[in-house]
Amino acid sequence: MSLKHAVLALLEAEEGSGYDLLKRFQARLGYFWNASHQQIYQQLKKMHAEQLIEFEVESQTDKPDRKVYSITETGHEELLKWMSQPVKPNKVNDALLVKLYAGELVSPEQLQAEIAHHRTRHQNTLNTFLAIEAEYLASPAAEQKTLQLPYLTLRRGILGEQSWLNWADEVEAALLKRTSAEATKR
Amino acid sequence: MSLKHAVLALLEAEEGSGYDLLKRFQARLGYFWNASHQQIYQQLKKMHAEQLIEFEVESQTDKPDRKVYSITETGHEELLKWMSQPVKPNKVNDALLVKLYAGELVSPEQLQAEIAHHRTRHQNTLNTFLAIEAEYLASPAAEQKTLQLPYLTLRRGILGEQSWLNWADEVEAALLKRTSAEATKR
DNA sequence: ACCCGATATGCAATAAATTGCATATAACCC
DNA sequence: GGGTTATATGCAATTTATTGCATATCGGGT
Repeated sequence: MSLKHAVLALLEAEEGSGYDLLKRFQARLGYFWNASHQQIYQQLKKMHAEQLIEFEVESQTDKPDRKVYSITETGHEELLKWMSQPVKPNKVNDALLVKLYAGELVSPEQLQAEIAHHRTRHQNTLNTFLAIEAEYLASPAAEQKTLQLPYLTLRRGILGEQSWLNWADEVEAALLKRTSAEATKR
Repeated sequence: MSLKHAVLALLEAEEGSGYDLLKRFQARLGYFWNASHQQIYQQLKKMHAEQLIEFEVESQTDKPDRKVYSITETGHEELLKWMSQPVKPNKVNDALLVKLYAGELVSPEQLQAEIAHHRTRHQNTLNTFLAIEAEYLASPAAEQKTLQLPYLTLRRGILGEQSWLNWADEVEAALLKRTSAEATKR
C-alpha cells in the first residue's frame, strides 16, 4: 500500500517523529489520507528496516524522548519510482451507502437522523477546509505558488464535501416525502 | 468491518452464490462498495460459521456446482441491529492525491498524464451511472418508488463523479499554466 | 489533590485484505 | 486447434490494519 509513500512524501518535505507525522497526516492530508498512530509507528519501524528512512533520538528533559526520522537516499529513490508509476484507482467502501441501500428495513426517520449526523460532520469538515483556503488565498503570491499542489488537494476536499452536502439535500428531501407519505397512510 | 453487513443486505434482498454476490457488488454497489472474490468467499465461509447465513448446493451438469446462500433469522437480526446503530464515517485513502501533494518531484507533464488517465476512468464511470439513471427515470412510478433508496445511492455516485471531473478541470488548468511557465523559463 | 487531555512511543493479538496459485467447463473468436 | 473470457469456487501465505493494552510527563481545569 502507499501509506509507505505518503510517509515518504511527508518526510521528503520535512523530517519528523512518528507523532509529528500523525499530526501532519491529520492536519494536511486529512482529507485524502488517514492513518492511526499504530499504523504510523509500525510503518516507520518497517521502513527503517528497509533503510528507506533513518532516525536520530532527541532527548528531551521535560517530555519523553522522540525519534526524529528523515528520508534516506534509498527512500528518496523509492518515492521517485513510485511517483513515476501510475497509481491504481481507489477502493471506495462507504458503509453509510450500504445502510441507505438497505434502508427499507428501518424507518425513514432513522435514516434521516443518520444522514443529519453525517451532515454535521461534513459541514464542519468543509468549514475547516474553507478556512484553510481563505488563509492560502490571503498569502503572498510566491507562497501560493510553492503551495499550489497541496492547495489543489485541498480543493478536492472542498469540492468533495460540497458535493456530499448537495447529495444530502437530495436525500433529505426524498426522505421527507417518505415520512409524510407514511403519516398519510395512518 | 461491514463487508459482512453489505453481504447481509444483498442476501436480504435475494439469495445467491458467492459469484452472484461478486457480480451484484460490481453492478449495484460498485460506486460505494468494492470487494474481491477472495474477500467474498472468505467472508461467506466465516458468516456461515457464525450462522448468519446458510446455503444449499446446487448441482449443475454443465458448469461447476454453486453454493446458493441465503440469510438466516440470526443474520436478519444482525443486519437490523447494524442498521439501527450509527455507522462510523469512512476512512478515505486516496493515493492520487498523495502523488499530487508531492508533485513537485516530477514534471507537470507527468502529473497531467496521470490526471488524464484517471479522468477517462471517472468519465466512463459517470457515463455508466447516467445510463442507469436514465433507465430508472424511464421506469414506471411504482418501480421508481421501490427502488428509490438504491437510486439515492446512485445519485451519490453521479454527484461524486461529476465533482471529481470538475476538480480535474481545475487541476488541469493549473498544471497547464505550470507547463507554460516552465517553457518560458527555457 | 485528582482527573483529563495532549505529548510521545510502543508491544501483542486479532481481524481483514491482498496476492498468488489452483481447478474445471463452456462459449466464442481467430 | 488454440487463446480468451465468463462461470464458479477455493486454499495458503503474506501484508495491512485494528483493537486493546501499557507507560510516562506536563499543563490545565475542578
